[in-house]
Amino acid sequence: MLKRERQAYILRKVNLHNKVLSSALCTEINVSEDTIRRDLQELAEEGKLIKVHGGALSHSFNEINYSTNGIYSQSEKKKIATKTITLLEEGMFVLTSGGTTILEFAKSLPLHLKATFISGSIPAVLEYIQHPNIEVIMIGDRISKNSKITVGSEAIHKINQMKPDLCILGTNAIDIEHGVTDGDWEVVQLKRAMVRASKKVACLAIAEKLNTVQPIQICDINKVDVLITELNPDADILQPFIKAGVQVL
Amino acid sequence: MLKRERQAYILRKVNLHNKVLSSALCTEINVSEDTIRRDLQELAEEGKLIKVHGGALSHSFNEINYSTNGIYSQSEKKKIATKTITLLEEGMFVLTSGGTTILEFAKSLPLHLKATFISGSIPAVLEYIQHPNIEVIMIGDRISKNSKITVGSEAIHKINQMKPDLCILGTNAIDIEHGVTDGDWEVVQLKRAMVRASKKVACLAIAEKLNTVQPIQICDINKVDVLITELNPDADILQPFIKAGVQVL
DNA sequence: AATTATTTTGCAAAAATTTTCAGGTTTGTG
DNA sequence: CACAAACCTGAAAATTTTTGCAAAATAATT
Repeated sequence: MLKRERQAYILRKVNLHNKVLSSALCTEINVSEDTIRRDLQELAEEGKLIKVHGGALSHSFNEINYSTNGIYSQSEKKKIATKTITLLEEGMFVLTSGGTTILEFAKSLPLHLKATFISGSIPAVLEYIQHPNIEVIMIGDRISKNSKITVGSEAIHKINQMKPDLCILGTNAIDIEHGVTDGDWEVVQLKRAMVRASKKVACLAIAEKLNTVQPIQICDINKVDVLITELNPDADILQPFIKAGVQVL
Repeated sequence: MLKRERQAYILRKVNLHNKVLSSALCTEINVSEDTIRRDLQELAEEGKLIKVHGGALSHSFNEINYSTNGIYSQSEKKKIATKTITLLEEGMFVLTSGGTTILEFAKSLPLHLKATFISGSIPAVLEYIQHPNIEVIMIGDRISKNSKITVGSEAIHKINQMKPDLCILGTNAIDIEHGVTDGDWEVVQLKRAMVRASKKVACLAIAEKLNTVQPIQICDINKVDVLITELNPDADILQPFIKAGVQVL
């Protein structure tokens, strides 16, 4: 990894989380703590961040706490993201939807992962292309303005031609009886195609989406291979899903 | 392998992945590291990439992290944007490239305009979808990390199936003799298809891009219907273009 | 086709940069 | 205060770059 690249990565991390720990960075990037320290020091000299004992802070830290940049229940989504990463393998083809949970996932992808990510979500793709080792494929078609995702028959057709190893769905409603459901007809069409095309399907959902139903069905619960929530897998609310044959993380 | 094609290969790789390692390139191309280094140095001198210890980075990668957020000669680009808007008509199908000039244009679209915009540029599309009356179509394919635009045969194929009323090109180099040229092989392929498919072609270029040439040609000057710069159309430098049959705004 | 000129490439030793390591010192915390 | 974690300093180790030069390849000329 190039020095410049590493520093850019650190800077991005600082701006994202408002702080970084030297110890965390050095295991993550796989260099000695000395190197990290020197990087932080150099970045501090350039005024890009503030060096503190044990790590560094972003400049905007003192200002308003805009870290909670509007994302609803961000910490839960971070937890989901971390679990989701365990599903990834080297060289995988991964198809993802959009949404804030997916976005959180996109931001926490491990640095050294080499894989191909396919998505119709503009915000998700914008995150993916920041990653040094991930190849990104955007699915084209008409864009749904409120979800910032490509929808339409062309997009669906394109998805049908693929056979991704894993499909990761941001989920708005999931229920044993009604399966995965959503409220936007066009997005549902797309997600249906995604589920159909993929070898394996993972649904990301914060707990409050469990056992809720939306008007239009994406797929039955038996199409879902993995369900990932912020809860511990032995939580009561998750047991019915496990009984239904879903792997719960 | 000739020097020229080797450098073209390197440049292509930088534009696509945002970085290259000298060590990786030399095993890949099967030349000594010295040769690669010399290539990178030459390309850096020509301003095509940024040489760093151990390899090279794309320009956009560096900008993102060195955060010189101010758009270069923004006021000129605003002026160009304003003129470009006069070309737009109700209900038009407009195909656009990416780039900062296009982005400025995207921001200044009149509120009432109803039209369909097609693009492979992620930043441009992000602007277009802010607009209440514009339908946006994203062209899908692999994403070039440097230019944040979709490139590849799928994208070209998609463009070939369309017949847009107007093609608006952000232009890096335009010259009477050599026409419109650019340095990024992948992007050139895409722009060629855009020009070929469209009924009318408009090139946006700030004055300093006039009478400059880049290595790869997109199209001859006679394919350009309209040239838009920040200058007054009766400026001396523009007269040759008018004589060549280009409408100058 | 052969010769000459020019460019390009590969090599090796030395220089520079970057990373790691080893030690002693400082800092934060209970 | 004690103790662990983080820091600093300087030097070694590893990697990349520079430099000059000769061999090889390419282009131009006879």
